[in-house]
Amino acid sequence: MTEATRRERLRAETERDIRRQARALLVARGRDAVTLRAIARELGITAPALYRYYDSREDLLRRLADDICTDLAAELNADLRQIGEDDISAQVYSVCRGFRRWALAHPQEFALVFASTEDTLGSCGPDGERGHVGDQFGRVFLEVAGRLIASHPLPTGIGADVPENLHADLAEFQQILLATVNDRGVAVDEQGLPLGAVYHMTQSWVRIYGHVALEVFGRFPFAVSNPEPMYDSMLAQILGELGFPPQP
Amino acid sequence: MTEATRRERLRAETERDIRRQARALLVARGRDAVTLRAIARELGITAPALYRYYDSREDLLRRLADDICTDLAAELNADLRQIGEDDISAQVYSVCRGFRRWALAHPQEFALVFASTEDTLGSCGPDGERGHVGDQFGRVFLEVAGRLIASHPLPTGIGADVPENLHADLAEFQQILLATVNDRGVAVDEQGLPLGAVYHMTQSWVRIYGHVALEVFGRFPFAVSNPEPMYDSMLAQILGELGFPPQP
DNA sequence: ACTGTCGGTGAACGCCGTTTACGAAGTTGA
DNA sequence: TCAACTTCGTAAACGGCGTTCACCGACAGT
Repeated sequence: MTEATRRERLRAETERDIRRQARALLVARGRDAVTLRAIARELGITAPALYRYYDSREDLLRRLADDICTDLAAELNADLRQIGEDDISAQVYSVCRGFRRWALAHPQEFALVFASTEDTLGSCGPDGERGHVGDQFGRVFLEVAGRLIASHPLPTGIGADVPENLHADLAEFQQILLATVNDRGVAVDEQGLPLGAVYHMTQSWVRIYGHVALEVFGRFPFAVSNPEPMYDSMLAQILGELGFPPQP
Repeated sequence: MTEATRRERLRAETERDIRRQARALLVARGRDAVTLRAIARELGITAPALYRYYDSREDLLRRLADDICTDLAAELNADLRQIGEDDISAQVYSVCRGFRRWALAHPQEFALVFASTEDTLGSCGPDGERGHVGDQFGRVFLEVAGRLIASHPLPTGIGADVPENLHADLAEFQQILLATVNDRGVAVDEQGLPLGAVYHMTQSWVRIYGHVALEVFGRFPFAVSNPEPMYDSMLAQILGELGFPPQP
Protein backbone atom coordinates (compact mmCIF):
# COMPACT_ATOMS: atom_id res chain seq x y z
CA MET A 1 0.00 0.00 0.00
CA THR A 2 2.34 2.67 1.25
CA GLU A 3 4.66 3.14 -1.69
CA ALA A 4 6.57 5.82 0.19
CA THR A 5 10.02 5.40 1.58
CA ARG A 6 10.75 6.29 5.14
CA ARG A 7 12.36 9.54 4.04
CA GLU A 8 9.34 10.51 2.02
CA ARG A 9 6.97 9.86 4.87
CA LEU A 10 9.00 11.98 7.25
CA ARG A 11 9.21 14.74 4.72
CA ALA A 12 5.50 14.79 4.10
CA GLU A 13 4.89 14.85 7.81
CA THR A 14 7.07 17.89 8.48
CA GLU A 15 5.56 19.57 5.48
CA ARG A 16 2.14 19.22 7.03
CA ASP A 17 3.42 20.37 10.41
CA ILE A 18 4.83 23.49 8.86
CA ARG A 19 1.56 24.43 7.23
CA ARG A 20 -0.37 23.58 10.36
CA GLN A 21 1.73 26.02 12.37
CA ALA A 22 1.59 28.59 9.62
CA ARG A 23 -2.15 28.37 9.62
CA ALA A 24 -2.37 28.68 13.37
CA LEU A 25 -0.39 31.89 13.16
CA LEU A 26 -2.57 33.18 10.34
CA VAL A 27 -5.73 32.56 12.30
CA ALA A 28 -4.41 33.90 15.56
CA ARG A 29 -2.55 36.98 14.50
CA GLY A 30 -3.10 37.65 10.81
CA ARG A 31 -1.14 37.29 7.61
CA ASP A 32 1.78 39.46 8.67
CA ALA A 33 2.35 37.22 11.68
CA VAL A 34 3.00 34.22 9.44
CA THR A 35 6.78 34.53 9.57
CA LEU A 36 9.23 31.80 8.78
CA ARG A 37 11.05 32.36 12.04
CA ALA A 38 7.88 32.08 14.11
CA ILE A 39 6.89 28.87 12.37
CA ALA A 40 10.35 27.41 12.86
CA ARG A 41 10.41 28.45 16.51
CA GLU A 42 7.09 26.73 17.09
CA LEU A 43 8.42 23.58 15.43
CA GLY A 44 11.68 23.59 17.32
CA ILE A 45 13.84 24.07 14.24
CA THR A 46 15.59 27.02 12.65
CA ALA A 47 14.21 29.24 9.94
CA PRO A 48 16.59 28.30 7.12
CA ALA A 49 15.44 24.70 7.46
CA LEU A 50 12.10 25.73 6.02
CA TYR A 51 13.81 26.45 2.74
CA ARG A 52 14.22 22.70 2.30
CA TYR A 53 10.42 22.62 1.91
CA TYR A 54 9.41 25.95 0.40
CA ASP A 55 11.13 28.31 -1.97
CA SER A 56 10.18 31.40 0.00
CA ARG A 57 7.65 32.80 2.39
CA GLU A 58 5.44 33.71 -0.53
CA ASP A 59 5.55 30.16 -1.82
CA LEU A 60 4.48 28.92 1.58
CA LEU A 61 1.57 31.35 1.67
CA ARG A 62 0.46 30.17 -1.75
CA ARG A 63 0.40 26.55 -0.66
CA LEU A 64 -1.25 27.55 2.57
CA ALA A 65 -4.03 29.08 0.49
CA ASP A 66 -4.40 25.76 -1.31
CA ASP A 67 -4.76 23.96 1.98
CA ILE A 68 -7.40 26.40 3.06
CA CYS A 69 -9.40 25.84 -0.10
CA THR A 70 -9.21 22.11 0.39
CA ASP A 71 -10.36 22.31 3.98
CA LEU A 72 -13.18 24.67 3.12
CA ALA A 73 -14.32 22.27 0.42
CA ALA A 74 -14.15 19.39 2.88
CA GLU A 75 -16.22 21.31 5.40
CA LEU A 76 -18.87 22.12 2.83
CA ASN A 77 -18.92 18.54 1.61
CA ALA A 78 -19.36 17.27 5.15
CA ASP A 79 -22.40 19.50 5.52
CA LEU A 80 -23.70 18.27 2.18
CA ARG A 81 -23.55 14.67 3.24
CA GLN A 82 -26.16 15.39 5.88
CA ILE A 83 -28.68 16.36 3.24
CA GLY A 84 -30.85 14.18 1.04
CA GLU A 85 -29.08 13.42 -2.20
CA ASP A 86 -32.10 14.64 -4.14
CA ASP A 87 -32.95 17.84 -2.29
CA ILE A 88 -30.75 20.03 -4.42
CA SER A 89 -32.29 23.27 -3.27
CA ALA A 90 -31.34 22.45 0.31
CA GLN A 91 -27.85 21.58 -0.88
CA VAL A 92 -27.46 25.01 -2.40
CA TYR A 93 -28.61 26.64 0.80
CA SER A 94 -26.16 24.51 2.73
CA VAL A 95 -23.18 25.41 0.58
CA CYS A 96 -23.99 29.11 0.50
CA ARG A 97 -24.62 29.37 4.20
CA GLY A 98 -21.58 27.27 4.89
CA PHE A 99 -19.44 29.61 2.84
CA ARG A 100 -20.64 32.63 4.80
CA ARG A 101 -20.29 30.89 8.14
CA TRP A 102 -16.76 29.82 7.29
CA ALA A 103 -15.76 33.27 6.05
CA LEU A 104 -17.02 34.99 9.19
CA ALA A 105 -15.34 32.42 11.40
CA HIS A 106 -12.05 32.62 9.50
CA PRO A 107 -11.69 36.18 8.25
CA GLN A 108 -7.92 36.01 7.84
CA GLU A 109 -8.15 32.89 5.73
CA PHE A 110 -10.95 34.43 3.72
CA ALA A 111 -8.88 37.53 3.08
CA LEU A 112 -5.90 35.46 2.00
CA VAL A 113 -7.78 33.24 -0.41
CA PHE A 114 -10.57 35.48 -1.67
CA ALA A 115 -9.22 39.00 -1.38
CA SER A 116 -5.59 38.96 -2.41
CA THR A 117 -4.40 40.80 -5.46
CA GLU A 118 -3.11 38.43 -8.06
CA ASP A 119 0.47 39.59 -7.82
CA THR A 120 0.72 39.18 -4.05
CA LEU A 121 -0.69 35.67 -4.24
CA GLY A 122 -0.96 33.62 -7.38
CA SER A 123 -4.14 31.82 -8.24
CA CYS A 124 -5.18 29.19 -5.80
CA GLY A 125 -5.23 25.56 -6.81
CA PRO A 126 -2.38 23.35 -7.96
CA ASP A 127 -2.77 24.19 -11.62
CA GLY A 128 -1.53 27.63 -12.45
CA GLU A 129 -4.67 28.41 -14.43
CA ARG A 130 -6.10 31.86 -14.29
CA GLY A 131 -9.57 32.91 -13.31
CA HIS A 132 -10.58 30.12 -10.99
CA VAL A 133 -12.05 30.39 -7.60
CA GLY A 134 -9.84 28.27 -5.40
CA ASP A 135 -10.11 24.97 -7.13
CA GLN A 136 -11.38 22.53 -4.57
CA PHE A 137 -13.86 25.00 -3.20
CA GLY A 138 -14.91 26.06 -6.67
CA ARG A 139 -15.71 22.48 -7.61
CA VAL A 140 -18.13 22.05 -4.73
CA PHE A 141 -19.83 25.28 -5.53
CA LEU A 142 -20.05 24.78 -9.26
CA GLU A 143 -21.19 21.22 -9.01
CA VAL A 144 -24.09 21.89 -6.71
CA ALA A 145 -25.10 25.00 -8.65
CA GLY A 146 -24.92 23.14 -11.92
CA ARG A 147 -26.99 20.28 -10.60
CA LEU A 148 -29.52 22.76 -9.28
CA ILE A 149 -30.08 24.33 -12.64
CA ALA A 150 -30.09 21.06 -14.52
CA SER A 151 -32.58 19.54 -12.12
CA HIS A 152 -35.39 21.90 -12.84
CA PRO A 153 -37.27 23.39 -15.75
CA LEU A 154 -36.14 26.99 -15.84
CA PRO A 155 -38.55 29.90 -15.79
CA THR A 156 -38.85 31.54 -19.17
CA GLY A 157 -36.76 34.64 -19.48
CA ILE A 158 -34.09 33.57 -17.03
CA GLY A 159 -30.89 35.39 -17.78
CA ALA A 160 -32.67 37.33 -20.46
CA ASP A 161 -30.54 39.65 -22.52
CA VAL A 162 -27.16 38.21 -21.64
CA PRO A 163 -24.68 40.57 -23.29
CA GLU A 164 -23.56 39.44 -26.74
CA ASN A 165 -19.91 39.94 -25.86
CA LEU A 166 -20.16 37.35 -23.12
CA HIS A 167 -21.47 34.49 -25.20
CA ALA A 168 -18.04 33.10 -25.90
CA ASP A 169 -16.85 33.25 -22.30
CA LEU A 170 -20.10 31.85 -21.01
CA ALA A 171 -20.03 28.99 -23.50
CA GLU A 172 -16.58 28.05 -22.26
CA PHE A 173 -17.74 28.20 -18.68
CA GLN A 174 -20.76 26.15 -19.66
CA GLN A 175 -18.46 23.37 -20.82
CA ILE A 176 -16.51 23.46 -17.56
CA LEU A 177 -19.77 23.27 -15.67
CA LEU A 178 -21.05 20.38 -17.73
CA ALA A 179 -17.83 18.49 -17.19
CA THR A 180 -17.93 19.17 -13.45
CA VAL A 181 -21.50 18.01 -13.09
CA ASN A 182 -21.10 14.98 -15.32
CA ASP A 183 -18.01 13.98 -13.35
CA ARG A 184 -20.37 13.50 -10.47
CA GLY A 185 -22.40 11.07 -12.50
CA VAL A 186 -25.30 13.35 -13.36
CA ALA A 187 -25.95 13.41 -17.08
CA VAL A 188 -26.58 16.93 -18.40
CA ASP A 189 -26.12 18.59 -21.74
CA GLU A 190 -26.30 22.11 -23.10
CA GLN A 191 -30.07 21.97 -23.16
CA GLY A 192 -30.27 21.46 -19.43
CA LEU A 193 -27.75 24.19 -18.71
CA PRO A 194 -28.50 27.03 -21.10
CA LEU A 195 -26.31 30.10 -21.38
CA GLY A 196 -28.87 32.27 -19.65
CA ALA A 197 -28.73 30.05 -16.61
CA VAL A 198 -24.95 30.07 -16.64
CA TYR A 199 -25.08 33.83 -16.71
CA HIS A 200 -27.49 33.85 -13.82
CA MET A 201 -25.15 31.64 -11.87
CA THR A 202 -22.32 34.10 -12.42
CA GLN A 203 -24.48 36.96 -11.22
CA SER A 204 -25.42 34.92 -8.19
CA TRP A 205 -21.79 34.35 -7.32
CA VAL A 206 -21.29 38.10 -7.55
CA ARG A 207 -24.04 38.64 -5.00
CA ILE A 208 -22.98 35.85 -2.66
CA TYR A 209 -19.33 36.86 -2.71
CA GLY A 210 -20.27 40.52 -2.43
CA HIS A 211 -22.38 40.03 0.65
CA VAL A 212 -19.89 37.80 2.39
CA ALA A 213 -16.91 40.03 1.65
CA LEU A 214 -18.76 43.17 2.71
CA GLU A 215 -19.67 41.48 5.95
CA VAL A 216 -16.19 40.17 6.63
CA PHE A 217 -14.60 43.52 5.86
CA GLY A 218 -17.29 45.58 7.57
CA ARG A 219 -18.02 47.68 4.53
CA PHE A 220 -21.78 47.70 4.46
CA PRO A 221 -23.03 51.25 4.16
CA PHE A 222 -24.73 51.09 7.54
CA ALA A 223 -24.45 49.04 10.69
CA VAL A 224 -26.36 45.85 10.01
CA SER A 225 -27.16 44.50 13.44
CA ASN A 226 -28.05 41.04 12.16
CA PRO A 227 -26.91 40.34 8.60
CA GLU A 228 -28.03 36.72 8.53
CA PRO A 229 -31.64 37.32 7.49
CA MET A 230 -30.38 39.64 4.81
CA TYR A 231 -28.16 36.88 3.45
CA ASP A 232 -30.93 34.31 3.64
CA SER A 233 -33.33 36.63 1.91
CA MET A 234 -30.80 37.12 -0.87
CA LEU A 235 -30.42 33.37 -1.27
CA ALA A 236 -34.19 32.98 -1.35
CA GLN A 237 -34.40 35.56 -4.08
CA ILE A 238 -31.65 33.92 -6.11
CA LEU A 239 -33.35 30.56 -5.90
CA GLY A 240 -36.71 32.17 -6.49
CA GLU A 241 -35.46 33.62 -9.76
CA LEU A 242 -34.63 30.07 -10.81
CA GLY A 243 -38.16 28.96 -10.02
CA PHE A 244 -37.53 27.34 -6.66
CA PRO A 245 -39.96 28.01 -3.85
CA PRO A 246 -38.63 29.75 -0.73
CA GLN A 247 -37.33 27.39 1.89
CA PRO A 248 -35.73 28.00 5.28
CA MET B 1 -7.05 84.19 5.27
CA THR B 2 -4.21 81.88 6.17
CA GLU B 3 -4.63 81.60 9.91
CA ALA B 4 -1.70 79.20 10.07
CA THR B 5 1.65 80.06 11.55
CA ARG B 6 4.78 79.35 9.61
CA ARG B 7 5.41 76.24 11.70
CA GLU B 8 1.94 74.90 11.03
CA ARG B 9 2.31 75.40 7.32
CA LEU B 10 5.59 73.56 7.21
CA ARG B 11 4.22 70.76 9.30
CA ALA B 12 1.17 70.29 7.09
CA GLU B 13 3.43 70.27 4.07
CA THR B 14 5.69 67.49 5.35
CA GLU B 15 2.63 65.59 6.45
CA ARG B 16 1.36 65.66 2.89
CA ASP B 17 4.75 64.73 1.50
CA ILE B 18 4.89 61.72 3.75
CA ARG B 19 1.55 60.42 2.61
CA ARG B 20 2.37 61.17 -0.99
CA GLN B 21 5.48 59.00 -0.78
CA ALA B 22 3.62 56.34 1.17
CA ARG B 23 1.02 56.22 -1.52
CA ALA B 24 3.59 56.01 -4.29
CA LEU B 25 5.08 53.00 -2.56
CA LEU B 26 1.67 51.42 -2.09
CA VAL B 27 0.83 51.82 -5.75
CA ALA B 28 4.19 50.70 -7.03
CA ARG B 29 4.99 47.78 -4.78
CA GLY B 30 2.01 46.97 -2.58
CA ARG B 31 1.04 47.40 1.03
CA ASP B 32 4.01 45.55 2.48
CA ALA B 33 6.36 47.93 0.70
CA VAL B 34 4.96 50.89 2.57
CA THR B 35 7.69 50.95 5.21
CA LEU B 36 8.60 53.87 7.39
CA ARG B 37 12.23 53.58 6.41
CA ALA B 38 11.50 53.60 2.70
CA ILE B 39 9.29 56.66 3.04
CA ALA B 40 11.92 58.44 5.11
CA ARG B 41 14.66 57.49 2.65
CA GLU B 42 12.65 58.91 -0.20
CA LEU B 43 12.11 62.13 1.74
CA GLY B 44 15.73 62.48 2.75
CA ILE B 45 15.08 62.13 6.47
CA THR B 46 15.39 59.32 8.98
CA ALA B 47 12.66 56.92 9.98
CA PRO B 48 12.19 58.00 13.60
CA ALA B 49 11.35 61.49 12.37
CA LEU B 50 8.08 60.10 11.04
CA TYR B 51 6.98 59.46 14.59
CA ARG B 52 6.62 63.24 14.98
CA TYR B 53 3.73 62.92 12.54
CA TYR B 54 2.24 59.48 13.04
CA ASP B 55 1.93 57.23 16.05
CA SER B 56 2.93 54.13 14.14
CA ARG B 57 3.00 52.55 10.73
CA GLU B 58 -0.53 51.34 11.26
CA ASP B 59 -1.67 54.85 12.05
CA LEU B 60 -0.09 56.08 8.84
CA LEU B 61 -1.84 53.38 6.83
CA ARG B 62 -5.15 54.35 8.37
CA ARG B 63 -4.72 57.97 7.39
CA LEU B 64 -3.49 56.92 3.99
CA ALA B 65 -6.76 55.07 3.54
CA ASP B 66 -8.59 58.29 4.39
CA ASP B 67 -6.64 60.14 1.75
CA ILE B 68 -7.50 57.50 -0.78
CA CYS B 69 -11.20 57.76 -0.02
CA THR B 70 -11.04 61.51 -0.38
CA ASP B 71 -9.27 61.32 -3.71
CA LEU B 72 -11.64 58.69 -5.02
CA ALA B 73 -14.57 60.88 -4.03
CA ALA B 74 -12.98 63.84 -5.75
CA GLU B 75 -12.45 61.84 -8.91
CA LEU B 76 -16.04 60.67 -8.97
CA ASN B 77 -17.26 64.20 -8.29
CA ALA B 78 -15.18 65.54 -11.13
CA ASP B 79 -16.82 63.06 -13.47
CA LEU B 80 -20.21 64.02 -12.10
CA ARG B 81 -19.69 67.67 -12.89
CA GLN B 82 -19.57 66.80 -16.57
CA ILE B 83 -23.12 65.50 -16.47
CA GLY B 84 -26.38 67.38 -16.54
CA GLU B 85 -27.54 68.18 -13.03
CA ASP B 86 -30.89 66.60 -13.76
CA ASP B 87 -29.88 63.41 -15.55
CA ILE B 88 -29.67 61.38 -12.40
CA SER B 89 -29.63 58.07 -14.18
CA ALA B 90 -26.49 59.11 -16.06
CA GLN B 91 -24.99 60.25 -12.78
CA VAL B 92 -25.48 56.82 -11.29
CA TYR B 93 -23.84 55.21 -14.29
CA SER B 94 -20.96 57.62 -13.99
CA VAL B 95 -20.34 56.94 -10.32
CA CYS B 96 -20.63 53.17 -10.67
CA ARG B 97 -18.41 52.99 -13.71
CA GLY B 98 -15.98 55.39 -12.12
CA PHE B 99 -15.74 53.18 -9.06
CA ARG B 100 -14.91 50.14 -11.16
CA ARG B 101 -12.44 52.02 -13.32
CA TRP B 102 -10.69 53.39 -10.26
CA ALA B 103 -10.56 50.00 -8.54
CA LEU B 104 -9.04 48.29 -11.56
CA ALA B 105 -6.51 51.08 -12.02
CA HIS B 106 -5.58 51.11 -8.32
CA PRO B 107 -5.89 47.56 -7.05
CA GLN B 108 -3.58 48.06 -4.09
CA GLU B 109 -5.52 51.06 -2.91
CA PHE B 110 -8.76 49.21 -3.42
CA ALA B 111 -7.51 46.29 -1.37
CA LEU B 112 -6.40 48.59 1.43
CA VAL B 113 -9.61 50.54 1.68
CA PHE B 114 -12.25 48.01 0.68
CA ALA B 115 -10.79 44.64 1.58
CA SER B 116 -9.01 44.98 4.90
CA THR B 117 -10.18 43.14 7.97
CA GLU B 118 -11.35 45.55 10.61
CA ASP B 119 -8.58 44.71 13.04
CA THR B 120 -5.78 45.29 10.55
CA LEU B 121 -7.19 48.67 9.55
CA GLY B 122 -9.80 50.56 11.49
CA SER B 123 -12.77 52.05 9.74
CA CYS B 124 -11.99 54.63 7.15
CA GLY B 125 -13.05 58.20 7.68
CA PRO B 126 -12.08 60.64 10.41
CA ASP B 127 -14.88 59.66 12.75
CA GLY B 128 -14.31 56.31 14.38
CA GLU B 129 -17.83 55.18 13.51
CA ARG B 130 -18.44 51.59 12.56
CA GLY B 131 -20.08 50.28 9.44
CA HIS B 132 -19.38 53.05 6.99
CA VAL B 133 -17.99 52.73 3.57
CA GLY B 134 -15.05 55.11 3.52
CA ASP B 135 -16.77 58.30 4.40
CA GLN B 136 -16.05 60.69 1.59
CA PHE B 137 -16.58 58.05 -1.03
CA GLY B 138 -19.67 56.78 0.70
CA ARG B 139 -21.23 60.24 0.63
CA VAL B 140 -20.90 60.53 -3.12
CA PHE B 141 -22.37 57.13 -3.64
CA LEU B 142 -25.23 57.47 -1.21
CA GLU B 143 -26.17 60.92 -2.34
CA VAL B 144 -26.48 60.06 -5.97
CA ALA B 145 -28.27 56.81 -5.21
CA GLY B 146 -30.65 58.55 -2.85
CA ARG B 147 -31.42 61.24 -5.38
CA LEU B 148 -32.01 58.58 -8.02
CA ILE B 149 -34.65 56.84 -5.99
CA ALA B 150 -36.30 60.00 -4.81
CA SER B 151 -36.47 61.38 -8.33
CA HIS B 152 -38.71 58.74 -9.72
CA PRO B 153 -41.97 56.98 -8.95
CA LEU B 154 -40.91 53.49 -7.95
CA PRO B 155 -42.29 50.38 -9.59
CA THR B 156 -44.74 48.58 -7.34
CA GLY B 157 -43.22 45.68 -5.52
CA ILE B 158 -39.72 47.10 -5.41
CA GLY B 159 -37.84 45.55 -2.53
CA ALA B 160 -40.86 43.38 -1.83
CA ASP B 161 -40.62 41.20 1.25
CA VAL B 162 -37.77 42.97 2.97
CA PRO B 163 -36.99 40.78 5.98
CA GLU B 164 -38.77 41.89 9.16
CA ASN B 165 -35.55 41.76 11.14
CA LEU B 166 -34.01 44.41 8.95
CA HIS B 167 -36.68 47.08 9.36
CA ALA B 168 -34.91 48.76 12.25
CA ASP B 169 -31.49 48.85 10.58
CA LEU B 170 -32.97 49.99 7.29
CA ALA B 171 -34.95 52.76 8.98
CA GLU B 172 -31.75 54.05 10.52
CA PHE B 173 -30.00 53.91 7.18
CA GLN B 174 -33.00 55.65 5.64
CA GLN B 175 -32.46 58.59 7.98
CA ILE B 176 -28.78 58.80 7.08
CA LEU B 177 -29.71 58.76 3.44
CA LEU B 178 -32.35 61.44 3.85
CA ALA B 179 -29.90 63.64 5.69
CA THR B 180 -27.24 63.09 3.03
CA VAL B 181 -29.57 63.91 0.18
CA ASN B 182 -31.16 66.89 1.91
CA ASP B 183 -27.70 68.25 2.70
CA ARG B 184 -27.33 68.61 -1.03
CA GLY B 185 -30.43 70.78 -1.16
CA VAL B 186 -32.84 68.19 -2.51
CA ALA B 187 -35.94 67.93 -0.38
CA VAL B 188 -37.00 64.33 0.24
CA ASP B 189 -38.90 62.59 2.99
CA GLU B 190 -39.66 59.00 3.97
CA GLN B 191 -42.37 58.80 1.30
CA GLY B 192 -39.90 59.41 -1.47
CA LEU B 193 -37.38 56.98 -0.08
CA PRO B 194 -39.33 53.98 1.17
CA LEU B 195 -37.72 51.12 3.06
CA GLY B 196 -38.07 48.78 0.12
CA ALA B 197 -36.02 51.12 -2.02
CA VAL B 198 -33.41 51.47 0.70
CA TYR B 199 -33.19 47.70 0.82
CA HIS B 200 -32.83 47.56 -2.94
CA MET B 201 -30.01 50.06 -2.71
CA THR B 202 -28.20 47.86 -0.22
CA GLN B 203 -28.59 44.86 -2.50
CA SER B 204 -27.27 46.92 -5.37
CA TRP B 205 -24.16 47.86 -3.40
CA VAL B 206 -23.64 44.16 -2.74
CA ARG B 207 -23.69 43.48 -6.47
CA ILE B 208 -21.55 46.42 -7.47
CA TYR B 209 -18.95 45.77 -4.79
CA GLY B 210 -19.07 42.05 -5.50
CA HIS B 211 -18.39 42.46 -9.19
CA VAL B 212 -15.61 44.97 -8.72
CA ALA B 213 -13.87 43.01 -5.98
CA LEU B 214 -14.11 39.75 -7.93
CA GLU B 215 -12.59 41.46 -10.91
CA VAL B 216 -9.80 43.12 -8.95
CA PHE B 217 -8.93 39.90 -7.15
CA GLY B 218 -9.40 37.69 -10.18
CA ARG B 219 -11.88 35.41 -8.49
CA PHE B 220 -14.53 35.04 -11.13
CA PRO B 221 -15.29 31.37 -11.69
CA PHE B 222 -14.08 31.54 -15.26
CA ALA B 223 -11.83 33.72 -17.36
CA VAL B 224 -13.93 36.68 -18.35
CA SER B 225 -12.19 38.07 -21.39
CA ASN B 226 -14.02 41.39 -21.26
CA PRO B 227 -15.83 42.04 -17.99
CA GLU B 228 -17.00 45.53 -18.87
CA PRO B 229 -20.21 44.57 -20.69
CA MET B 230 -21.01 42.27 -17.82
CA TYR B 231 -20.70 45.15 -15.39
CA ASP B 232 -22.72 47.46 -17.59
CA SER B 233 -25.40 44.87 -18.00
CA MET B 234 -25.58 44.51 -14.24
CA LEU B 235 -25.95 48.26 -13.85
CA ALA B 236 -28.66 48.30 -16.48
CA GLN B 237 -30.52 45.61 -14.62
CA ILE B 238 -30.21 47.41 -11.29
CA LEU B 239 -31.55 50.60 -12.79
CA GLY B 240 -34.16 48.67 -14.69
CA GLU B 241 -35.48 47.23 -11.46
CA LEU B 242 -35.98 50.79 -10.29
CA GLY B 243 -37.97 51.59 -13.38
CA PHE B 244 -35.31 53.38 -15.37
CA PRO B 245 -34.92 52.58 -19.04
CA PRO B 246 -31.62 51.11 -20.20
CA GLN B 247 -29.06 53.69 -21.22
CA PRO B 248 -25.50 53.34 -22.48
C1' DA C 1 32.83 0.68 3.21
C1' DC C 2 32.26 4.59 -0.13
C1' DT C 3 29.61 8.11 -2.00
C1' DG C 4 25.94 11.19 -2.56
C1' DT C 5 21.68 13.24 -1.12
C1' DC C 6 18.73 15.07 2.40
C1' DG C 7 17.56 17.82 6.24
C1' DG C 8 19.34 20.26 9.53
C1' DT C 9 22.65 24.15 11.88
C1' DG C 10 24.96 28.77 12.86
C1' DA C 11 26.64 32.95 11.15
C1' DA C 12 25.90 36.68 8.46
C1' DC C 13 23.63 40.51 5.49
C1' DG C 14 20.52 43.97 5.00
C1' DC C 15 16.11 45.03 5.80
C1' DC C 16 12.25 46.39 9.23
C1' DG C 17 9.35 49.10 13.43
C1' DT C 18 10.16 51.33 17.46
C1' DT C 19 12.40 53.59 21.61
C1' DT C 20 15.64 56.51 23.63
C1' DA C 21 18.69 60.31 24.51
C1' DC C 22 20.18 64.26 22.58
C1' DG C 23 20.79 68.56 19.91
C1' DA C 24 19.76 72.42 16.86
C1' DA C 25 16.80 75.34 15.40
C1' DG C 26 12.39 78.29 15.84
C1' DT C 27 9.03 80.59 18.97
C1' DT C 28 7.56 83.04 22.81
C1' DG C 29 7.34 86.20 26.55
C1' DA C 30 9.44 89.37 30.12
C1' DT D 1 17.60 91.07 24.22
C1' DC D 2 17.87 86.99 26.31
C1' DA D 3 16.24 83.04 28.58
C1' DA D 4 12.84 79.28 28.54
C1' DC D 5 10.30 76.30 25.95
C1' DT D 6 8.55 73.71 21.87
C1' DT D 7 9.27 71.47 17.65
C1' DC D 8 11.61 68.58 14.53
C1' DG D 9 15.25 66.35 13.39
C1' DT D 10 19.38 63.07 14.46
C1' DA D 11 22.26 58.74 15.79
C1' DA D 12 22.40 54.62 18.26
C1' DA D 13 20.40 50.70 19.71
C1' DC D 14 17.07 46.54 20.34
C1' DG D 15 14.89 42.73 18.62
C1' DG D 16 12.70 40.66 14.70
C1' DC D 17 12.43 39.67 9.88
C1' DG D 18 13.61 36.95 4.96
C1' DT D 19 17.22 34.98 2.81
C1' DT D 20 21.92 33.06 1.61
C1' DC D 21 25.85 30.40 2.52
C1' DA D 22 29.14 27.15 4.25
C1' DC D 23 29.11 23.26 6.78
C1' DC D 24 27.86 18.75 8.84
C1' DG D 25 25.71 14.48 10.52
C1' DA D 26 22.61 10.86 9.30
C1' DC D 27 20.80 8.02 6.07
C1' DA D 28 20.47 5.39 1.28
C1' DG D 29 22.19 2.84 -2.39
C1' DT D 30 25.89 0.31 -4.43
